[in-house]
Amino acid sequence: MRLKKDFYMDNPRVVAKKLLGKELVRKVNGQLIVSRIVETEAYGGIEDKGSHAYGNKRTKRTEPMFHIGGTIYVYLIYGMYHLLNVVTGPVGDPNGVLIRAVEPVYGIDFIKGNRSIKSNKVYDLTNGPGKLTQGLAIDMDFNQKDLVSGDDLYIRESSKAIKGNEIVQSPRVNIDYAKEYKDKPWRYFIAENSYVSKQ
DNA sequence: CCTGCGATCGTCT
DNA sequence: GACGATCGCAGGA
Repeated sequence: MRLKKDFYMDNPRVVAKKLLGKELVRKVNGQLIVSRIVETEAYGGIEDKGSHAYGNKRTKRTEPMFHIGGTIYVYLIYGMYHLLNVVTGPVGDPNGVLIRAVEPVYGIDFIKGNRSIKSNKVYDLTNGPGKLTQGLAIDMDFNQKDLVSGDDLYIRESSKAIKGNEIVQSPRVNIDYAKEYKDKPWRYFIAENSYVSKQ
C-alpha cells in the first residue's frame, strides 16, 4: 500500500529511518520498476549546516524543501547527476531525506538499460544516489511533484519488514563543509546489505 | 582492494 | 568565477 501524507509529516530523521525497507515504485509506460530503499540521509531544519536550506536559505533550488511533506526535491549535482530527496514536515520548515541507495526488486532490465557501465556487478546498478536516479530515469521533471498523489513515482509498504537491529547509523557522506554538523549520525542504512553505497 | 582524477553545468556570490 | 549531498575508470598493490 502506498504511503500517505501522514508518513512524511514527521521530522526528517524519523522519516529517514522509517523509509528503510520501503519500496520505491517507478512507473514507465505501464511497467512497474520496484526497488527497496536501503540507505537514506536526513537533512533538516534551518540550523543544519549540511542542508541546502541552512539558515532558512530559500532560493529557486531549495524551494521544494519548504513545501509539505511528501513533496519530491530533485537537484543536479556536479553538473551531471540528479539526486532524489523526499521532503518531510510542515510547509515553511525545510527538511529532506536523501535516498542514497536502493536494491532492485522488479524491472532490473529497465535499470540496466539506463546504466552504461563496464562493471557486471549487480550492486553497481543502484548503490549510490546518482546511480539509482540514472537507473530509474529520475530527473528534474520530478522536482516539486509529490509522492502522495503522483502516478509515476511513489513509495509503498513492503511485505518484508525491517527489524530495528538491522538499522545502522553513521555520519553523512561528503559534507565536510558542515562544520559541527558533519559528524551528526543522520545517515541510516540496512546492515550488511550489498547495495549500501559505503560501509 | 585502494587512490587519484576528470567530467560538466545550474546556482549563488 | 567557483563549486558541489557523485561517478566511473585507470593504475598500482
